[in-house]
Amino acid sequence: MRTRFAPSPTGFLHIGSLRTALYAYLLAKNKKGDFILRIEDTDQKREVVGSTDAICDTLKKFGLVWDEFFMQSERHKSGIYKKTAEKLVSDGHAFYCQCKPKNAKIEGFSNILRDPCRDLELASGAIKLKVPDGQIVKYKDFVHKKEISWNTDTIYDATLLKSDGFPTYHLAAMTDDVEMRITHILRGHDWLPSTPVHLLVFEYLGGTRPEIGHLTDILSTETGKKLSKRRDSVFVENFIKEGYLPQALLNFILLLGWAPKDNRELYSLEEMVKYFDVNGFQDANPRFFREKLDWFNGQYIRKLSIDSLLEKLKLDKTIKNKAIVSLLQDRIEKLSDFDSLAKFFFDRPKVDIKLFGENYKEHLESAVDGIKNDRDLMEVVKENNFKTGDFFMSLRIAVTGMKFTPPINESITILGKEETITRLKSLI
RNA sequence: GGCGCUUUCGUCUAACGGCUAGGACACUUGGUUCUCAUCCAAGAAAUAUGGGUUCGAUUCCCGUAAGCGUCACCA
Repeated sequence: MRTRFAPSPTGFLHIGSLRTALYAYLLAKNKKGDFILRIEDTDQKREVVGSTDAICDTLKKFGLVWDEFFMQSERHKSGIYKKTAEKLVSDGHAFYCQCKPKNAKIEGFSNILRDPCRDLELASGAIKLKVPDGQIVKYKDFVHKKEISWNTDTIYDATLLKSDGFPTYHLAAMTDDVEMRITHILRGHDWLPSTPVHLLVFEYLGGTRPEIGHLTDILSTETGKKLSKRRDSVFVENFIKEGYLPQALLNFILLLGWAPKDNRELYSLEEMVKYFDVNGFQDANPRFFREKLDWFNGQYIRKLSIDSLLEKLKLDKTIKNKAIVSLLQDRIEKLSDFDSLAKFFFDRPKVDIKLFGENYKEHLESAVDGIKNDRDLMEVVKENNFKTGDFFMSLRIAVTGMKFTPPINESITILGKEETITRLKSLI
């Protein structure tokens, strides 16, 4: 089993691409096979400098390590794609074309499938596929587990080699997949419409054709459309910046488009490898439901040891920090939630007097007295006939400036007697 | 518009053609609790639609509708 993840270096890694990479990785590793990373940088115009490194770094953060690495631009230098295209011409399966390239985005749909140059027998230019007439091309999709077919009368003469000598995806990817002995091509659903072109290319290339599977698209919960860079938050690095743990993100994404029979939900990467199975692939497009991701993240945060949570929060392992973190571990869903909740431990809050209820000064005075004498504050409550909830709320607001906080007695212990009393006195 | 894919609770999904269609998130309620959260318990919530095959259809077949994708010398 050999699979590949083949991104083009046009920016940061997309959440959907991460999922494709994960599935390809799991597919291979479940069978102790190889996972290949291939950078498809054949369009110089679209390339973004640095994105190859960025993609590699991100994959590593998720533990998706590859066994082999290729850059198509490097392979291009050997002339392999040009040679392959020329071979297809001489075999009668492709032809030279000198038409001006068109831009579909501007010109809209085109119903012209056959290229005017296909019978001209030109000797130079771009190279296009000579699609045969009236033929059925088909394959069995290993994700959908069904046969999908097209009549070649609906397929256009796709470009294989551009006039700058670089191959298009249709040529480069198929050539590489054959040459790298890829056994399973796993890619996005957006490739499904161009699959008949690839089927023909594989046929003309000779050799064994890999199995092909098309993953569902991840849809935006809001729009119901494919997740897009413009509308949605899609870059993996942004999720990490927001405070999501890679393990949680990976686990969430695993279950968007794949599910085990027993509906198990929590998986480490090792367990994913162990239990992954092609039968679990879904047919319908899932929606990116952020609340479920938040839940996964909370689960993983709670599983962390105090030390590793401190590390992820970039905090020193002092006794105080450890105490704070253990108080907050159950109360945060994302790492980024920590700062606002823990702020009062480090800085004196600006207290809005309007937050207080009645009798708050009495509460605070008694509290100061109690704390000074190291007394159990519950006793103070009883002695003064305070309402327990009201008393602690006054105390909470005075110490933290907020109504929702970690348990106040523990917080005071961490904060220290002196600091607590200072804060209380300033409000009396 | 052509071509293709898809359709089970709001969301992710489970169910050899056969129990009352199950679980998780979210939601509601209750318990624990000094607030919030965690944790625990309970509840509401779905087979797009019309035919057909069958003793029996969420499951198989056909139609319809809706959704998504794609139609470049981009990947």
